[in-house]
Formats: sequence, structure tokens, C-alpha cells
Amino acid sequence: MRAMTKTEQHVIKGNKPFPFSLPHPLLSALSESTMADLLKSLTWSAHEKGKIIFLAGDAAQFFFVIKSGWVKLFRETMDGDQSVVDVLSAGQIFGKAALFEGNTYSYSAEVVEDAEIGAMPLSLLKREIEVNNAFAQAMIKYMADIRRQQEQEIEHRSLQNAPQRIGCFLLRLTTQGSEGPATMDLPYDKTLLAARLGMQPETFSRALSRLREDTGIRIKGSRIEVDNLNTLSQYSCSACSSNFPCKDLKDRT
Amino acid sequence: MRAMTKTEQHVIKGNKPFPFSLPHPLLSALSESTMADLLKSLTWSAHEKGKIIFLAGDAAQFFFVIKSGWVKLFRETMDGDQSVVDVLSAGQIFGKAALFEGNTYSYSAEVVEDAEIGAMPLSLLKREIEVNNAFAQAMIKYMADIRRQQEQEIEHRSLQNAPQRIGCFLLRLTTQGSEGPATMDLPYDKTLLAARLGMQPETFSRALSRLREDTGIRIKGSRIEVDNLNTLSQYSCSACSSNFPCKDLKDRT
DNA sequence: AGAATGATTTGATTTTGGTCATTTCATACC
DNA sequence: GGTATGAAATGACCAAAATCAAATCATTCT
Repeated sequence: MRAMTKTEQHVIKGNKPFPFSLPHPLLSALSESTMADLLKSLTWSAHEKGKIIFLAGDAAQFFFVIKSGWVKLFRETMDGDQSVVDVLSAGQIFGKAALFEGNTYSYSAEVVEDAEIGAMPLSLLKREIEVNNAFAQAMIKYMADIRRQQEQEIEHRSLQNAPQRIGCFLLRLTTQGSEGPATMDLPYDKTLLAARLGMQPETFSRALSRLREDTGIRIKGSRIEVDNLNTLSQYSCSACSSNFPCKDLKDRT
Repeated sequence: MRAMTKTEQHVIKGNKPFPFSLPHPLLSALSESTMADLLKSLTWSAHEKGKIIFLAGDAAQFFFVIKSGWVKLFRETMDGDQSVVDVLSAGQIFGKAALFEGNTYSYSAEVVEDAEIGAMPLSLLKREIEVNNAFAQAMIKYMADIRRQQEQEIEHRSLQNAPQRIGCFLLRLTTQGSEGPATMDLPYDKTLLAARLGMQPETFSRALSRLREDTGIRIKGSRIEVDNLNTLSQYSCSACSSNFPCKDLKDRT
């Protein structure tokens, strides 16, 4: 395979063009005037891979939106182990929940792929919740979705084995219907993906091979080809309470 | 140990007397009039162990409050495995999230210890969210707390081993400060507790013994005596991102 | 008290995933 | 092209937890 430029990589890895109008399920419920304020106070910065945006426990003034690149949300134990909460890309927001948690971030955020990130004051969000009931409702709906996704995540961790978890992740990457063939690209490197799925890199590697043997998928670097999504969903979803296509777990945006 | 009557059992197992004024973090934010409506439409029923209150996917009309007994919230996979979402007792509510998920329960609820349960129409909650912004805010706060607890739960499942998870659970049972000695009672039977912590009963049994050997706690049936909470928290919390006493994970009520 | 039932514990074994060391591969950089 | 670098894969081994089977214990029911 020939070398890819950084830009191509972003495209291939699935980044969508940046949404100038912020078509985010949550933000789109803002009033016109608040949206205007938000865009006015929005400040962009470019961050290199490795940059820590904030640490768990930090006092929170801002929430963030990703224009490009990838950001890892995680927590760390005293033993030095890491738990990856999520990995986000263009169009997704993070850090807003600090509003309700003593104005303190409950996880750390690190850039894992050079990123452009916008910061907006949490105070605007807070005000909007207080004065705009429709927005408060959108927020509730949004948080209910997240809660459901987390329930699923907990279930996956306890009931699916490693190959099944990978299969499930692949299924949720597809945008090509729910059966027949499909091709997908792993959105970020395998080491990070392993962490995102709660396993070691070596386990991921072996589990992916195992998934190939068991379901006949083809693996070409970070590209995965599936002849029949049914086979895959049967394999993974048999150890899950919801059936493919499981809307629940699509973007948490 | 002599036999216990059912009533004693409830007391010993930690049930609090039923709150007639519903001092629930969420419900106490209701307006007077809605609270009155809620109490008016509240209908109590007694359910025996084993009774299914609702199944995941059922159309939802009501949410529930527990007056006595224990209720297990869970999901089931096609393989027949079960994932226990939570186990609730007196004063706690469940089923309300269905409001934001297509009026469908996202988990099943089963009585695991004879229970008195009150049912209230979800429509009242929905109206309240729409007209009472203070309540909407309380709801957001409440959901943010749950989200944080779930994040912790995910972390625990992937970073803590079985004895540590049990130790962590014990710590969260204490109401007696954060150091020195403490005594606590397991709130429900060990098999269910094992499921609640995401492990097999045999693993639970062995892990509890292991915890005893490692930390010097004393186990007398369902009663646990700890000489020094510090020892226990050091043992469990070293594999966790938050330190004892970790408010985060107290009742999800 | 004695039998029946279910919870809990214990033992033996298997499975899964983690750990450590090493190799291979891909990409970036001279 | 040739080397340095980190990602990924592989092998050997270990540890944790699951599984299967059996023994104990507690509680409930005659």
C-alpha cells in the first residue's frame, strides 16, 4: 500500500467535513441568539498529538467541539492503568457534562491525532438550560441516549468476548445497510481501538484474527471487508441484548 | 445463626422506612401541584418474588417507586445470559428513562424479594419537564449523576479484579465515615450480588475469601466486619480513578 | 426432628485474556 | 534506496475467571 498524506488519512479514516452550522443533535436545539453568542465566543486552536486538553478534576470553564483530528477521553488509576471513556472525532463535542458535576471535568482529554478544537464557555450552556426549556429537554434526551449507550457498553464488557466486541464495533461502523457485503475502515489505530474496547493490543490482534477465522471477514491493514453482515451480526449479537442494527450505540457525538 | 422472620430480614438487610413524602432527589424537585397529582394517581401493589414488572422493549406508561422489597433491573441476550443493570430497594425509582427512549423500557424489571411497588404515569413527568424548568434542571442533574456512576462502573469492570470490585462495593455500603472500623450487611443474597458485580457466584465466593485473606475483614454470613476502612480502600481504590469515599457511586436512587 | 430445596462453598479443570519477549511490518526520514 | 521508529503480530507463558461437579450449609416445610 502506498503512503498516505495526513489529509488523505483523515478522509479515509472517516472524518466528515466540518459542520460550520454545528449540526449537533444537542447544539441545534439552541436558540438563535445563544447560538450566535456561542459562535461569537468560539475560539479555535490547533493541537498536536499528545496535547492534554484538560485533566480529570480540573475546574471547567469551557466545553469543546472538534473540527478535525481525534481526541481520547480517559481516566487514570493510581496504579497507572488507563480506562478509555471514548474516542471522538470531527463534529463531536466533549466536556459539557462538567456543568453538572461541580464544574469539574470527570475525565481527561488528550489529542491522539493532530486536531483543531473549538472552546466555548460552559456558562452559555448553563444559561440556555435555565431560560430555554426546549433546550433543557433536548439535553435530557441527549443524556438519556448516552445513558443507554453506556448501559450497552457495560453489557458488552461483561457478556461479549474479545472477538465479539470487535465484531460489534465493526458493525456499528457500517453505513451500508444491515445485510449483504460491506467495507469499513478502522477509524484510528489498533492500539487505541484495543483500549477503547477494553482489551490489550495483543489481545486485539489475536481476537481480530480469530474473528476472521470465525466469520470469514478479510483484513487489509485498517480496511475490513465483510461479505455478509448477517454472519457478523449473528456472531457478535448473540451475546448482546439488542440486535443489529443497534441504533443505540451509533455515535455518541 | 437463628432463623430470621421476613420483617427482620428487611431491617437487617438495610431497607429504610418508606418515605411517604417521597424525598427522592428527583421527585422532590416537582412542583407542589404535580406532586399532588402524582400522589393521587399513585397506585400500590404487592408483588411476590419472581414477578416481572416489565420487560425490555415493553411500551411504557408508568414509572415505579419501591416501598419495600428488592427489584432487579436486567437485560438478556439471545444466548440466555443476563446482564444486571442494578438492584434497587426502598425509596428508589425506576422506569422513568423510558420517557426519552421511544416510550419503551430499555431493561427488564423483576422482583427478587417480595415487594410493594407504586406505579405513576410517565405522562405527569413528561408534562412537568415541559412546564417546570426547575424540574427539567433537576432531571439533567440527576441524569448527569447516573452517567458518572456508569462511567465508574465501566472502569471498575475493566480495571478492578474480582476481590477489588467486592471491596469497592463494601466501601460504598458504609455510612460510618471513611476510616477506622465498620460493619456492613450485604444488602441481598450473594448470588445476586455476584451478578450485580458482573461475576459468577463461584468467583464471588472465592473472591470474597481472597479479600478476607488480603485485607483481614471478617465474614459472618451476610455481615462483614472491617477493622480499618483504610486498608480496604487502599486495596480496592488503587485500581480505580477516584478515591474513597467516592461519592460518585453512592445510591443511584 | 427430618426431608426437601436452594444458596454457598470447595475442588478440579478449561478458557480467556494478560504479560513479556521477540519478530515483522509500515511509515517516515535521511 | 537505506535506516530509524513505532505499530502490529506472534510465541511462550501466566493469571484470572468461568465452568462443571460435588459437598456443605441454611431455611423452609412436613
